[in-house]
Amino acid sequence: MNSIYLDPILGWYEANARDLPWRADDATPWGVLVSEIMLQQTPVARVLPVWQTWMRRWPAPADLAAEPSGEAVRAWGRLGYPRRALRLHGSARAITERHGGAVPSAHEELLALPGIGSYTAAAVASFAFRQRHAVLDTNVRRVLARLLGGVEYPPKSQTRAEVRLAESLLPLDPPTAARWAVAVMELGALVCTARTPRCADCPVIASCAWQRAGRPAYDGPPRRGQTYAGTDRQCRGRLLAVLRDAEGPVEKPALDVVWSDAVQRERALDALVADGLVDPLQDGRYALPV
DNA sequence: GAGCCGTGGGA
DNA sequence: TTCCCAAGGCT
Repeated sequence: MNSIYLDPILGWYEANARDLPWRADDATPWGVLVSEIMLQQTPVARVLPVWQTWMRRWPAPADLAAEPSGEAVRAWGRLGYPRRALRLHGSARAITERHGGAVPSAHEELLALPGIGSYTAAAVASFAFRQRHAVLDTNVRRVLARLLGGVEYPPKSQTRAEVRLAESLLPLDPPTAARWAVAVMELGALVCTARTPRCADCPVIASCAWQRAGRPAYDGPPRRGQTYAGTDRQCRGRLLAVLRDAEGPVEKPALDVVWSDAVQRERALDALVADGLVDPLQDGRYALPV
């Protein structure tokens, strides 16, 4: 399927793909998995140095599994959404215990790991194991919305129609399908971008429905909203940063000083404890989890 | 299914 | 400066 897009996009990828370490020939499935978790909602440039340090320290799942979860949270640094660090640590332990220390290749087994949803399972199965899966992330959804749908942006939540469309475009040969998946994603990341698409550099501009329609602006409901300043999220970030930057356990006052609203602060701290990101010690101090 | 969960850089 | 958003997942 997919005769008119396949060759141009594969050719474009061949010439323009970024040289990312998790795409190197010597990259392991574990390295791919770690990159996919880190890249969730996080730009490549910020992931790169953390991934390098992480892989040097924990080259295999068993290496991370042997550490306290708090070490994963600390090494996560300021990547954001630190529960991902906890889940990655959980995945390392599950892989070590249930899969003999080897990242599973089956989509269903990947899906069963914490922090791995439909996208990440498909991405790891495709990128690390060269399987044939529809890898539908925000980049791919945007490319397909424009190329075939003729609209600027895809719907807010993923639809079955999008999945079916992505599946219908997959080359039959698994390795080629895997190549196609990463190529479309890269096209979305570098050319068919959200804000200011570089259509002049697009290998399939002649076949683009959005281009043909005159690049109409998105006309649906507002896609965003969500202020950040003053939210529990910001508060949680401040509190966790104190623990991350400390050598060991910290006294309560050290946390109190980073957020003035006591009610919100306590609520956020309780939530961090409930999430397993913070460990309240017997003596009243707080620490990253063991 | 809507809301929540961090962070920082570019337009 | 403000706003948008970057390879999502979970409840």
